[in-house]
Amino acid sequence: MNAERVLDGAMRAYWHSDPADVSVNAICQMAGISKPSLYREFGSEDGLSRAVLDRYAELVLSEVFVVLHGGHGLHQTLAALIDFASDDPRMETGCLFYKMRAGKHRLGPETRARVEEIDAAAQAAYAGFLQAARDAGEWPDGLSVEAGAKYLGEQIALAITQRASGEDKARIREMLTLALSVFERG
Amino acid sequence: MNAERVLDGAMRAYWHSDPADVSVNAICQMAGISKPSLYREFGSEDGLSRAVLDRYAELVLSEVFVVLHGGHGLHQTLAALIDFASDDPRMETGCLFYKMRAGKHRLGPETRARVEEIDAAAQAAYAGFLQAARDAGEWPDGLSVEAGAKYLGEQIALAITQRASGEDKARIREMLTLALSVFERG
DNA sequence: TCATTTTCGGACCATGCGGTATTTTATTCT
DNA sequence: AGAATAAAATACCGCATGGTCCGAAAATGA
Repeated sequence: MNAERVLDGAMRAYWHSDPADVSVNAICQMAGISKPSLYREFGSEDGLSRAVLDRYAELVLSEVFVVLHGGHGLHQTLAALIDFASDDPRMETGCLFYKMRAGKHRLGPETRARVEEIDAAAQAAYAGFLQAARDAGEWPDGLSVEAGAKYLGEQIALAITQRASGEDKARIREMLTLALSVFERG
Repeated sequence: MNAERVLDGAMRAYWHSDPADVSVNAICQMAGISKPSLYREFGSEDGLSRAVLDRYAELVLSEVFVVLHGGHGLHQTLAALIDFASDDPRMETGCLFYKMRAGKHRLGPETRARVEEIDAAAQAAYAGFLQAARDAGEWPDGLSVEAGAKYLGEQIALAITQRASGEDKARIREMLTLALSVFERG
């Protein structure tokens, strides 16, 4: 029955609209399979969405982690994040992870747990990046690494979420650049 | 049948959880009235949520407009906005307007139109406030008033939305203060 | 080729939704 | 008190949801 194909279709659907607005019926219809087939493969809607999130993480989110762990300087890494959030065509309809996080309470337990796991990992990655910048003397004291990491993560989430709502790319870049300028002005 | 009581109950329910997660059945049950009674009063779910939004606007949002039109200086007004977003007890479970805006596509046409109307009014109010600050020489050039207004509005929305998700108040204040510091450092 | 095992899907279930036709209950007027 | 009127609730409709039974089809092995 080709589970991968189903997963990709579900991912696209969840991603393009919103996980809460796509029913298993719709996914089955798009994938051209029957509902029992889907349930045999994934067990439940929660299992499906969890598998989709896993795939999304290794397909898309991994790249962000690569950027954060790249070891390039503060300025260069921030610029790469800004580029990704405000210009990458894959973020044109928003980020599936952020959509799931925003509607966390509507997810099943497995998927929700995975969302929280990824959220924690992302925050840790942001914190590691900022800590390295501080160690290199590129980022002044006055704000804790944790607070900065949370701030950075939320600003990127905001920018990408705005892309999903059709906001102008240039304006998003302008706002995100402004928000992240606090890291570069001592 | 006391329409005001129903409205207040619906507002609380929508506000405390999320408009998309509260059914008309639940509202009727809470208000202790029957479904036909509710439909006679408000016509449809859309009519109900629109009425709720109207009431919320005149009850809560009006205060924000008052702050923005208060004519106090840049610093003082920003401080008031930060206080409101990060400390006002009414924002402890988030802002009903932002919740509706975030789930705009799930609303009926009337309510959605009202949301867009309020959004435009808010943006205009932010822009007016920033324009006044610029005229008074309190805010340097380099960023358009419109972009600044959008940025300001989105930062406040972000802060309040984070309160709804249980984030620590002090941390939210820290982040919002950081975000809005771009207005005060030439 | 026939029997066994494995995979698949049509039809169905219970539940909850927004919304309504109809009946019952109050109220008002004479 | 009794008829006319206004108000409210019971009980239902059609629909979509997540989830499952059970029979049909297909692949496998002898």
